[in-house]
Amino acid sequence: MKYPQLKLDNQLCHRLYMASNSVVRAYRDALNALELTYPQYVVMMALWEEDEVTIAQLLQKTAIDGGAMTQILKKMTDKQLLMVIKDDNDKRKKLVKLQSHGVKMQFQAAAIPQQIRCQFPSINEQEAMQLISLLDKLNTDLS
Amino acid sequence: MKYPQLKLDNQLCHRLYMASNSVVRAYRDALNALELTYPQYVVMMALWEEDEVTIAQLLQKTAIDGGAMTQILKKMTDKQLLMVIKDDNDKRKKLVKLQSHGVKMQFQAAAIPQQIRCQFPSINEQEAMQLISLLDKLNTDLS
DNA sequence: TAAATTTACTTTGCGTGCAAAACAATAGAC
DNA sequence: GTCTATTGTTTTGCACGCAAAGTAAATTTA
Repeated sequence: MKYPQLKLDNQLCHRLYMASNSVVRAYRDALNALELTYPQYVVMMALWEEDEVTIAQLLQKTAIDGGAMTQILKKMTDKQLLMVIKDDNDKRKKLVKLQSHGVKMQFQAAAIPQQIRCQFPSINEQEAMQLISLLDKLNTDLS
Repeated sequence: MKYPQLKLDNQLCHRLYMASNSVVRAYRDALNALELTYPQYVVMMALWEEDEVTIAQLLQKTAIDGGAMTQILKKMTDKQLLMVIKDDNDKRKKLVKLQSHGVKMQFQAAAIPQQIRCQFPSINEQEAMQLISLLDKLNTDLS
């Protein structure tokens, strides 16, 4: 190997790639019980925090792709989790609003974070915070 | 907000989701120049380290999905980067072998890691190593 | 050695990430 | 007030990630 910088073992990005995929997989069972995919769960979390927001605000908060968001909201509408309604003040905009089914789901979802947390016991609370802080730096640089 | 554990700001997973997507985006220009996608680049790195490996070994090393790998190798074969050949000792297996074009690409790729590294200046070398170490713990727990 | 199991890989169908193009509605420039 | 630029969203086409089913070849079992 002529170039050690090309070794997979030396790639931060490959760790991120694996970690991101692994963590989403770790959510699978918990989210299957709610019939949600991971991005759909992210949308739910965003709306539980702040409801009746525009799609643009939702995109900003979730960092989900715009093109994907249209499809995601369509599926979540079909499942009666939310509604997408026009904004009368600005007809370009649309507002996303939770339906009662979506609001109620919050109670079941409240148990999920702890369930996931148990799956990486090697990382203690301090390390988890360190990890978050480092990832925030990375995200800030790359945004 | 009744459940602080459901706030997006408190989710390690959402940071990972954003970071992984952002980092792959950060590679875009560099990889476009080589006409590679990110997973294809990962396959190249794996093969530059060890050539003529089975698909199973490649899957293990790269952590790419098996179903996706078939398609990825097909596209890389079309681009003359590699060949997929049958293993005569065990006809279930296939060996992946770099073509000369794929071998040569290593020289151009050698500049990429530094190019990417420049895009997150807020993280110093020590922090980058910390990040890698924490992600390794996470990946070990979740594998 | 025939049957059952396992291994290695491929295929399929769906959900999403992403770039680029399309579109409608508003805001700005003049 | 029209023309242009910008904003907010959707659409399209392609590349994965993933689960589950399918296929072929080797291995195990009896």
